[in-house]
Amino acid sequence: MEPFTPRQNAVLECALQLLVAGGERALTTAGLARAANCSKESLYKWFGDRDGLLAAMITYQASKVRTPGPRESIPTLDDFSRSLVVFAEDLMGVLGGDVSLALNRLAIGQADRDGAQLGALVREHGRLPIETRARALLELGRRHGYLKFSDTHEAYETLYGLIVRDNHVRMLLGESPADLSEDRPRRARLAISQFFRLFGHGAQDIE
Amino acid sequence: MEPFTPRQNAVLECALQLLVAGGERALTTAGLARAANCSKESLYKWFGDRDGLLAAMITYQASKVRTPGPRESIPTLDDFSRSLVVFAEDLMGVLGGDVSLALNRLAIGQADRDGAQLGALVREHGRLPIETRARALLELGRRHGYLKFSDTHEAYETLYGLIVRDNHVRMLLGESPADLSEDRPRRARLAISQFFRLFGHGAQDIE
DNA sequence: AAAACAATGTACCGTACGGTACGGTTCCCG
DNA sequence: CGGGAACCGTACCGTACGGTACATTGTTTT
Repeated sequence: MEPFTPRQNAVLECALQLLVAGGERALTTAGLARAANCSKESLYKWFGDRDGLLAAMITYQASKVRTPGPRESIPTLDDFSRSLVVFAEDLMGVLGGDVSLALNRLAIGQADRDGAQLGALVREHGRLPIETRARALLELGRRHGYLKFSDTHEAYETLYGLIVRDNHVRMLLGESPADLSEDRPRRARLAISQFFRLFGHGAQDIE
Repeated sequence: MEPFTPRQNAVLECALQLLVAGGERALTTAGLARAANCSKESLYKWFGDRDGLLAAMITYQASKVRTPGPRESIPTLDDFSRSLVVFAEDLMGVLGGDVSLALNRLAIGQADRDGAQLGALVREHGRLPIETRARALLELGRRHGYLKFSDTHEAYETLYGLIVRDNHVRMLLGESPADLSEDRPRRARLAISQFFRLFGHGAQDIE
C-alpha cells in the first residue's frame, strides 16, 4: 500500500502549500491544477473527488514523519528525563507547525460531514504515532524504575496535558504560535518537571 | 451595549440550532431566513453580512453564560477543593457541549481569513471568562493557604491542562464526547488531586 | 386616518467552484 | 513506425450561495 506515485506526491505537496498559504478556500481544484501544472481531470482520476484529495493530503503528510526508533540502551535518570524533554519540545514543535495547524483546521472544519472522516484520519495518522512513541518512552522509564504508574494511557494523557495545555486550541483559533512558544525549552522542562512530581518514583526534582 | 433585540436573539438562537445540526454549510442566509421566518433583507440590515452574523452568534452565545459571583465566605480546605472539582466538571461540560463545539469549529475553520476575527472573539468571550473565574478561585485558595504558587497564569494553565488534556481537540475532530466524558466526576477529581500535588501547600492528598 | 416605518417573502443577479468532456501532446511499448 | 495510454490545458455545465431589489403586509406615530 505504498500510496502515491512521485508525481502525485509532488501535487500533494503543492496542495499542502496552497492550504497553508490561504486556508481551505484557497485550495480549489482549478487552483491546484494551475499551481501544480496538472489537469483537473488527473486530479479526479487520482483522488476521486475533492474529499479524496483532502484525505490524500493528510495521509501524505503523515507519511513524511518518521517516528525515531527507540534506542533501547540503558539510560540514566538524566538521560531519560532529557528524552522526555526532547519529546515535549518535539510535540510543541509539531503542533505549532503551519502544516499541522492547517490540516487540523481543515479536519475540524469538516468534522460535521461524512461522519468526520478527516478527523478520524488526523487522529489515526497524526496523533496515534505520537502516542505510541510516548508510551514506549513512559514504559521504558517505568521498567528502569524512574516512573511509577499503573495505567499507561492515563500517564500519557497527563503528560500531554502538562505539555500542551490549551495552547493547541488557541493556535488553531489563530493566536500566533510565536506568542505561545515563548521560550519553548523552558516550558518543556517545566512540564517534565511537573510530570516527575506526579509520576516520578521518589521525590525526584529535576531542574 | 445590550446588543440585540429579542427578535434578533430569537433569530440568532435559530442560527445556532442550524449550525449545531448541520455544521457551517447548513447555515446559509436563505436557510436561516426560512427557518427563522424572517427575510434575508432583515438579516443583512441587522448583521451587515454573513461574517457579521457569525460574530453576532458568538457574542450572543457568550451573553448567555453567567459567571457565578465568587461567594467570599471562608471555605474549609474541603470546600475549596470541592469548588475546584466543580470548576473542572463545569469546564468539561462547557467544552463538550454541542454549541460550544460547533462555534469553536466555525471559528477554527475560518482562522485563516480576516486575521482570525472569529477566533479572537471566541478567545475573548469564551475562554477569558473561564480564566477569570478560575484565577479568582486559585487566588482565593492561595489567600487561605491551601495553594502555593507565584504566577497565577502559570498555575491556571497547568490546571487547565490537567483537566482538559487533549480531549478538546479530539472532540473538535469529531470524536464522540460520550466516549471521552466517561465518568466525568472521576476525571475531575483526579485532575484536582493532581493539581494539589503540584500546587498544594503541604502534601495534601484528596481522594 | 394618513403617513412613515419595519419586516416578510419572493424573485433576481453575479460569481465561484466542483465536476465533466474534449482536443492536442508526449511518451512508452510492441 | 504505429497505436495506445497517460496527461495537460481549456472550455464548458450546473448548482449553490452571498448579496440586492422590490412589492406586500403589518405596526407604530402624529
